Amino acid sequence: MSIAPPSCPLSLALRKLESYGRFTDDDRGAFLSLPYLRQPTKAGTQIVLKGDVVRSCRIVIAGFAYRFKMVADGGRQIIAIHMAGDLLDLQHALMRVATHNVQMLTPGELAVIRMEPLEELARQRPAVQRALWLDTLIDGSIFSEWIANVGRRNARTRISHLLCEFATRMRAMGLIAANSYELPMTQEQLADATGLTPVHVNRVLQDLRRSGLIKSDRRTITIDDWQALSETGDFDPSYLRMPMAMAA
Amino acid sequence: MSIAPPSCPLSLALRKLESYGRFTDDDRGAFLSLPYLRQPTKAGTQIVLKGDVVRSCRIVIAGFAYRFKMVADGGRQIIAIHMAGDLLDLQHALMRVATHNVQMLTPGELAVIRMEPLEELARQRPAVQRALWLDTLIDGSIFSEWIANVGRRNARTRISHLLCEFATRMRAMGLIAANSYELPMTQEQLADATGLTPVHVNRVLQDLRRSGLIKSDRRTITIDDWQALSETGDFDPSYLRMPMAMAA
DNA sequence: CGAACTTTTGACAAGCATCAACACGTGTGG
DNA sequence: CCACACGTGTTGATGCTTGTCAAAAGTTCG
Repeated sequence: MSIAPPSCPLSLALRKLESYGRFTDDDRGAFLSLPYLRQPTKAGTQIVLKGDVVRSCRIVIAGFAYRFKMVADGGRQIIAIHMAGDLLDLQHALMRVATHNVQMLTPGELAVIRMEPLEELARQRPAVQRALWLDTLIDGSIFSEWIANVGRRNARTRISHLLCEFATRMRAMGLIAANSYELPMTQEQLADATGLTPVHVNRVLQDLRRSGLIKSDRRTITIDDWQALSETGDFDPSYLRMPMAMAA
Repeated sequence: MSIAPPSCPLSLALRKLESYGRFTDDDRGAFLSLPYLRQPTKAGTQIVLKGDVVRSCRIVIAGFAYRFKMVADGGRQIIAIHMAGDLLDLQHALMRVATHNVQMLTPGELAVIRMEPLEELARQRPAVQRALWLDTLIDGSIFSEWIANVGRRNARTRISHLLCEFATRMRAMGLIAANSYELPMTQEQLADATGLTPVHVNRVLQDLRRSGLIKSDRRTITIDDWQALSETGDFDPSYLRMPMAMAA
């Protein structure tokens, strides 16, 4: 289906982009020929700080990254979590100045791509241009679901929703097969993503385990009852806009 | 500065778009020549329902619109508010199927633009293409700020933040001159935007009045102490990405 | 002028936060 | 190799912010 050798670091991102619309072999080849730098990262590495001037965009090759905002009283709100194949900060690169922070959640590796070649590619290849645009739109769609999640759902629902979203995205990217995955977040980070406190997250997780919805052994989350968890989490994946080809 | 006669319904939107990057006179002319239908609307008119197939995009000519999501227990979360000059659902039109609802907040008027001519225009005019993209990115940037707002700020801060954002956007669009405006929302709608209950919104508003930060007479909000309100609201407008030209 | 909506008020309840301490595992340096 | 520090997870007691319920007062509009 794709001319990308599976070993190419950009092929996961390409697979995602071309799922948004038909790519020609030339489109694929041009994308894979983009010059990039491989940047191995440790857990906690700062990628972008609010206020930074950003002239390049990053694609996650391996590991997990997250974006967050700080509020006045020192609180931290995680606004997005990214996994292998995700474009990290096309937004920032297009708007030049960062409005929030980007950081690695786990050890991993990034591909750093300068914007000039990427924008040139977009100009010459409408399919790529459109795919990049759609990718940022889906990012926005996930944002809007998170507003509803932290704004109008209770703790149990919020956390269940996050676990379902995570599993669904991991499956769509082909990073896991079954409903079991390494959740790369501490309970404190889960709290920062759901607008709760670590203590309350802990209690809710215990409750979800007692109810038989999930098992969790260290960082491994196993969703025992997908039906029940997605109902508890009020989870309707349509906002993720996964094409049929990837939902499988 | 612009060849658009001030009376043209699309000129406000054009002014916003061209603030994101240099437009030629041809770009402006082409944009203003887009075929569109004028659609007068009453308050509460449904524009888009979740699940709708959307093939056109709307620009607010007059009045206010909002977007919202429903959650399982019947709760409603407002995720965005739009005013004259805003593009309403470019996201939906590009992705074909709506993931949330769009509705008029007040009586007003929309311009309905079919996507084919708009996409054709974008293909032929990179400056327009880029401006449209940036517009959706700023939409996403506002989303992310709202996540932090409902996720990590207390009621007083949330409401103050919303009032500041609203005033800032209204001023940027040239819809108001001073720090006084008609807030087109009931307290119930304010509650749905901030993730609170109407009763609590009422109490916080009274408190803000007693503290001398705002005055509110019916729907008119007057910000008496901008400095204090923006501090209370933890408001830093950088996420709105207003170009210098419009911040004035 | 009356109906429907919106704002306001009061009493009370609940969900989640806060604080503090302890348990557990892991890596590190003495 | 052990001791220790550190990050993370867990537990309990308590309290605050915000929600819920219900009703009255004020406002808008046909």
